[in-house]
Amino acid sequence: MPRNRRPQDREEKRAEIVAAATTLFTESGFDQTSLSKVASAAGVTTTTIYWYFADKDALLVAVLDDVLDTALAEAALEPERPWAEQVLWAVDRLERFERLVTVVHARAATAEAVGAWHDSFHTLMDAMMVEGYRGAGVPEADLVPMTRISAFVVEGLMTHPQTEHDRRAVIELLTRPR
Amino acid sequence: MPRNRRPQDREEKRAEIVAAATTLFTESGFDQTSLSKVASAAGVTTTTIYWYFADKDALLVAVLDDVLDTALAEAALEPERPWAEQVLWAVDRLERFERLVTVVHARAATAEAVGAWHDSFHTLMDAMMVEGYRGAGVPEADLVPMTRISAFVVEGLMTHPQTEHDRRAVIELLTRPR
DNA sequence: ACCTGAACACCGTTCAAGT
DNA sequence: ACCTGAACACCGTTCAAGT
Repeated sequence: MPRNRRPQDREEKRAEIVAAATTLFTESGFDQTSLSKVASAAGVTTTTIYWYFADKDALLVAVLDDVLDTALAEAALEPERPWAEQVLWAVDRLERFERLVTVVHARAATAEAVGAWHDSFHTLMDAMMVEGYRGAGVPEADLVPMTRISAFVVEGLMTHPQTEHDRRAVIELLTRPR
Repeated sequence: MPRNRRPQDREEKRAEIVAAATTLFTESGFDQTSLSKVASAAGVTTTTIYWYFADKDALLVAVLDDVLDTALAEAALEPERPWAEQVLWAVDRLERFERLVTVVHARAATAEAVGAWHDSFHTLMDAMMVEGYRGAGVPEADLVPMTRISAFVVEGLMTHPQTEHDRRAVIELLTRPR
């Protein structure tokens, strides 16, 4: 028992830091959240964060991983629904992470770790959506561009709040069989 | 002559600062460009910038206005072409401003002036594209969602570099009559 | 009116020192 | 192995002082 208490504590403390950062980055923005704010919200010192994460961008990646894992787990519990409903549900659920989306784009060009996360995120999304579109009867040749357009539209809707009516119209047009 | 020399100088110096900031923000990114770098590139002191602009975000808005004006003037000279060609041309021309796009999204939530610029930019784009789509025979009810999807896709292509082939496929699918 | 140098509060990050 | 306080270089911004 004493053998594995340390690693467990370590995991717990790391998780507390990530949890604090997730809330603050999501609600106040990455740039507007200093590491000292994250530290005091997590009950540690600023320098302690550097024992768990290489730098602020590495902490951001940990937050992104956490949010993505949670979202995927949640999505897995959702019943199968028409494709348009699913997209609408996803946008609804993810809208609050708008600030994470914009900061990923802003820092992807600068911080290698964030860029790598961004790339693999889109690879994953593409793979998941291809299934949905194939099932919906989209011609094989259109699958890749269609998933890309969908990803862009979902990101666009997340980062450009619309009236409920306009949002529905966009998703309906996007998913309408052609 | 002496009466209007001062205002003219003022305009010139302001333009030099904006020009320096445009290059640096575009190539190195907004966050990575300190005001002291802008200042020395423009041959002034950091504090001088504050005589011309309220803060760093106001300078960003001036850069955005400048880039947009130039782009619109350039576009006006282009011959009328098929809609798909026009979108492709626009993405090609604007790709180098990727870092401006991402920083506008990142700061729109924080800096009111940037948020206002972003809103009016999309209003302008919507108005311009509605014309194009109406001319291409898109049904009246689909015009608004269609312009919104197009804006999201253009932004997506600008901020997510693709192979030339994939980019073409996306634009072709987007503009294909339905 | 325009420009500057010095100063301020804050930031991310490092590091020697503790346990 | 883990955590800290003090320090570093830098940042955006302010302001009293110059012309």
